[in-house]
Amino acid sequence: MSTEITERQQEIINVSLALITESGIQSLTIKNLAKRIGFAESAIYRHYENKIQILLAILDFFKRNTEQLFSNQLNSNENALVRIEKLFVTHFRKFTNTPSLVAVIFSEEIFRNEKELSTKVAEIMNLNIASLTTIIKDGQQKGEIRNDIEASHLATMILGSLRMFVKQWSMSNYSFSLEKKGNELSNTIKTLLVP
Amino acid sequence: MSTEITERQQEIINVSLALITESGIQSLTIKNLAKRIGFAESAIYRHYENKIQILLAILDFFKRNTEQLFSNQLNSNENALVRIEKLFVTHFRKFTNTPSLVAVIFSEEIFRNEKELSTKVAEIMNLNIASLTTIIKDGQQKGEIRNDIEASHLATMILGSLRMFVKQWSMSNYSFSLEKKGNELSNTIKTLLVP
DNA sequence: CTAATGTGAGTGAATATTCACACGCAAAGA
DNA sequence: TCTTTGCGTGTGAATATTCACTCACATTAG
Repeated sequence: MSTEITERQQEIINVSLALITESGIQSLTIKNLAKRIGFAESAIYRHYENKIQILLAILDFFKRNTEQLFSNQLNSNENALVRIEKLFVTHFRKFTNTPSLVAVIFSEEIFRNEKELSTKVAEIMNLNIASLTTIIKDGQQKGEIRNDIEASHLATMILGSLRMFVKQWSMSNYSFSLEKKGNELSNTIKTLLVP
Repeated sequence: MSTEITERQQEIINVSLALITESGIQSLTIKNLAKRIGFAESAIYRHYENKIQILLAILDFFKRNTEQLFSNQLNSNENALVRIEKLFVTHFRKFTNTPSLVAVIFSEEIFRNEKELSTKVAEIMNLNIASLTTIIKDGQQKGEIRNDIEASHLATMILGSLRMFVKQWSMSNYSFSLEKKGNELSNTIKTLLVP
């Protein structure tokens, strides 16, 4: 009931993501959106009630994308270290192929004003941390991950490392291969986690 | 020549920080600023050429604050693990006492449009990572930090962890003691780094 | 007197949103 | 089959609001 989305709505989201990718979330205005689609500005409101609904749809897109990466590993029964490695690899691949997601991550401050938006951001992040914590705890029980450290701390560290690395990538104007150098970081983290 | 700042300019920065703390960087407008000071809007321009200069001054404030925390540890000759621990502790104390710094951290996307601003943000972050990397390398040479991991990766991880933790704090509406719970995280990281 | 500081009114550009209206298509009624 | 009705979609103009910024003038401090 929530995923029913018309073609036009999808187009609006796609163009929104393109705008965000090109010049940041600040450039996502109704005017730019309409111009890019080849629309009158007013036509947008035939498809979304207001701009907040568009932003919520964007966050939904983000949520669906990252959530899937986590739940894929959550429902696997490989070695926890491998699952965490795959978490990194799939994230880096996703960010490489869909750079708009990177802009969305770091736009959270803009969502702070609207309660509905900031709630959604918090929700996504808490969910991801919870998934990661579950994976880690599981690995600790099976002796695949060192046991002398609280799982929630590890989750904070791992997610924080991932984000910081992506931040460095975006700050360098995407001047290196996220997937390749990310692999090295992923190995480093594996080394730290091993018992 | 850059640090000469008048009383009024300092007041403008202080009020800016207060506004940012209360309702995010979005609420930092000339109108709000003037109202809070008890000013006409036009009076602002007697003290700052334009809004970008105000934002630059805010970033400068941020830079001075964090830079000092890093360089304090850079110039110490304690055990590297202790230096890193102190880095955490001093950061958490600073953020607790000056919450506006937290809002500034996560406002980077807003600075993306203006080149001068985004450059400054990148500059600050690169400097901090460089300082941290130096501390880690030093510790590795002295055998205080495990040697099987690249120092720059560790720096990314440590800074990423710190930021993610502060993010969780701010997302929880500052509902826990950053200093107290941060101590635990800091210990976790020490455990990971020890050879 | 002079320079610094403050004022109030005003500007243009940008913002999201609303409104009356128009067009074309598809179903329903005669 | 022709006509009517309604719906989905798009338009262009207008809305109110907010934004950073300017300018001629007034006040004040040294």
